[in-house]
Amino acid sequence: MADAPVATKVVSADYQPQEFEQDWQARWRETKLYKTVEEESNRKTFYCLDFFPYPSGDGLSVGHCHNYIPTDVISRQMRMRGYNVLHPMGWDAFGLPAENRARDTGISPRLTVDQNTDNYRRQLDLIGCSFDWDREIDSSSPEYYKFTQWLFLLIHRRGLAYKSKGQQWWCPSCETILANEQVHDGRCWRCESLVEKKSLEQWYFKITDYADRLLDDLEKIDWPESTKEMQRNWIGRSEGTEAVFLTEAGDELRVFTTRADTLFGATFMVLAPEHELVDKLTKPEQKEAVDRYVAAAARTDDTERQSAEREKTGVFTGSYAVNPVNDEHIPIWIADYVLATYGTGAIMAVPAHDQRDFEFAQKFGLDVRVVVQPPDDVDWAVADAYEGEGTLVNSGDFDGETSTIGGEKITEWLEERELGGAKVQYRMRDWLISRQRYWGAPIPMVKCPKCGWVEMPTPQLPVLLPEVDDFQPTGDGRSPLAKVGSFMATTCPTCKGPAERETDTMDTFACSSWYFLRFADPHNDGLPFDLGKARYWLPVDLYVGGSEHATMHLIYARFWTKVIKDAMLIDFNEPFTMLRHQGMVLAPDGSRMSKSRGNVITPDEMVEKFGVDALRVYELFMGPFDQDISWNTEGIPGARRWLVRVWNLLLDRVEQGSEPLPVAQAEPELTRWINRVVKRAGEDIDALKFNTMIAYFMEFTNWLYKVYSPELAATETWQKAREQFLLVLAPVAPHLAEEIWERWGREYSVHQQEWPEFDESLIHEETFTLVVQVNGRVRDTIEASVALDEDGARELALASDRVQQFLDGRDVKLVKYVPGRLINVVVG
RNA sequence: GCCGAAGUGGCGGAACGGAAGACGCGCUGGUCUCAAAAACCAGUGGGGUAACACCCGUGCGGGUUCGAAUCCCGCCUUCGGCACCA
Repeated sequence: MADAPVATKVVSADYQPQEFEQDWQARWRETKLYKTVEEESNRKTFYCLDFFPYPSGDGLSVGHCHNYIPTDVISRQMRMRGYNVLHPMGWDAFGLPAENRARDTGISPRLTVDQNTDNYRRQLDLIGCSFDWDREIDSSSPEYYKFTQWLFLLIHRRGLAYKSKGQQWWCPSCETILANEQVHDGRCWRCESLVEKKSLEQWYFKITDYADRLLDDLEKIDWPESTKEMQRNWIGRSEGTEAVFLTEAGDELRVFTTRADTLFGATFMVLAPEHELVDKLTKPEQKEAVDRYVAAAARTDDTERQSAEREKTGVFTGSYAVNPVNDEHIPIWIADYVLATYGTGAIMAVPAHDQRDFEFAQKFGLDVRVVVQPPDDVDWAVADAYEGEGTLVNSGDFDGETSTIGGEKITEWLEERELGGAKVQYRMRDWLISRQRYWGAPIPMVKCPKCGWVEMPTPQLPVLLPEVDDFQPTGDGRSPLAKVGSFMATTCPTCKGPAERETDTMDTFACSSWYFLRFADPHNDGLPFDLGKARYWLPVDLYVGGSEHATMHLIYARFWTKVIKDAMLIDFNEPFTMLRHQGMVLAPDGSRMSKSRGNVITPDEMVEKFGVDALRVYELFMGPFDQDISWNTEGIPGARRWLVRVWNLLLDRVEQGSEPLPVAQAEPELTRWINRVVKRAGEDIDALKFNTMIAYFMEFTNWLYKVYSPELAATETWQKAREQFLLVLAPVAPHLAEEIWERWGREYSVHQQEWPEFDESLIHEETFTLVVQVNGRVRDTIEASVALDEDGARELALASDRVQQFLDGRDVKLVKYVPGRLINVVVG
């Protein structure tokens, strides 16, 4: 530019957020600005919930804020839009870290947890979250776990809780049993220790009874497809056939297969080493080898045992079974590639059509018989199993059928002879909920020598967690509660004789399986929640948290909801109508933030340097809400800079823009701008596209800085526009908005104002930039009326010198006109 | 191996099938200043030009279309989940 640039003049820039942010927070607290209004039937409700946090001693990082700030923005905006909003917070306060600390230091987890929750609450307030603290809940308080126990009994009474002995995952570091969902790659989900197997009597919830509903109802909820898919895979519904083989001794051996069409190809059977018939089927001459193998399998680390890469191992029992379809006598083997916990713990092995069976047959020299002929176009030599479909051969009367039809017919054949039939199998196992730990909700059951397991009557709840000084587990696989005589000794509720309490506590995922219901009625003494209040607020409209809970909390909570629905305490099947996952915030180098790495960035330090609103804006602006992203502290000054610009603009500290427009021109453009901004803000918040919303706000700000003039500032259009702009900014930068609102002399509080409306008719412009393409390449742009029709556009385009240059005298073959956008002239 | 998500400037990222790179960071130049910072103004994908023009560009290879970052097919890479589940 030849002329000296005209700088936008700013009178003074004294945006000092640290001077007023804390004061506003105090005032919001004092005036109970975010108090949830009790039920008002005439208002639409909106329940916006964050995942129930475990109050860790490390406090919140800027990563956690990436969850809480967006939900806060939505809650604030929904309040302004007139919704009755429930936006509560509480603590998933039972759990291992506090207890491990107690074990190591002797400090009661109660103290640790209270300190941690105080810190969490302080930090959540610090970043300007608008929680109604009057509804705060703490899952480790007797007032809460009383009802976790109440609901345990409800589940028990409905026949969905049972105690059973079996091989279970044991975390040696946490000294407790874990559920399947809580073991990842053979390691404890919390402490990453390698887990071991331990045989203990454990409490289970029959979540498998709900497998089909958990699967089918996924269709009804607005959740990320990836999460739904993970749950589908986790549930692992598999439709197949059960077939009964009889051993030569007459014992039934049931197997499950998804390939009934290959039944004639079964050349041996395999039992899991833990199968109950192993001993019975083992012939004396095989006993030594079998015993050795079974013992070795029990010792083998399960991660290794379940690795598909590992070479197959196994041993022959000496017994034979009879294939029901062809009366063939086939050997029964034992091998650890068959899992005791899936299906029946036994399989028919079809080496020609199952790679695992094939490998096993190769190693032990067992027969391989082809019963499915691949289609002609498949090039298959018998060096591998053929697992595809085809035409049945060597299958008696079923020869010539396709795999699909043949499989169905074989299943029918079995059914008619009562030798099996269609069967559905699930990968999901029942939920193991007992934990051999102190810091959890005691399982409200009593073991009576006469009556067996007896429920505690609900009037006697809660079963209080006793205070102890010794947090060391017993060492024999029981919780520290087993050492507390006063807790253990009780009377049987049924026969009044002496009895013992259950010493296990519940998995903390039990606590978090119903907390969203408690928020509807957090102080109810007599019931977990009032039915009417639950109906008023639930289900949760928007639920936000990390995707790491896809197959843990998010499946357990759905299960409890369905059980509670079946007990007719609520009238909905799904707790969370809409679920979204915020992206994970990584350290600047792309690694996870963790205290051990020493790379945790806290909101405290960011707020001190840049102010709360700058932190909020940056968190929203840094990238798409649901995408993982590395933290970059360099970016915050940009957010702060923008807030300074907004501050100066809205407080009339700008004198003159760099290219001021005459009022006559600026006013209508300003009207269009502000209406577009309001519209965009609403749309982007609804779509959780906070980053583009902020970007648009910035564009608007930049435009204003350019065209600003004292004359424009004197117009009513400006007065109205700046007010609307402040209102849409309020959820994003609540402190700045409140401060400016007050400096404008308006009545407290900006957060109780209505969300502005936009007028679609004021958004449209009279002209647009017509993009002129020749053969799909942009060659010119022409300002044109929005009313321009195709003929007019064609005329305009052909009149362009630039276009003529590229036409180069060639014939126009085709003209494509997109009204209001572009015209493409195609020449040959 | 299976399932899911994603590959766009130096960086974070925008883009109803219609001007690729909005917005921000960083960088460069300028205004102001004794100076610096801050603030403000301008520029900033690559090649090319004095400046235009023009050419090339959204992981790779094809295809559909007047027109593809966007849709289809086949690959590659990264991340997340599951994995001997019969």
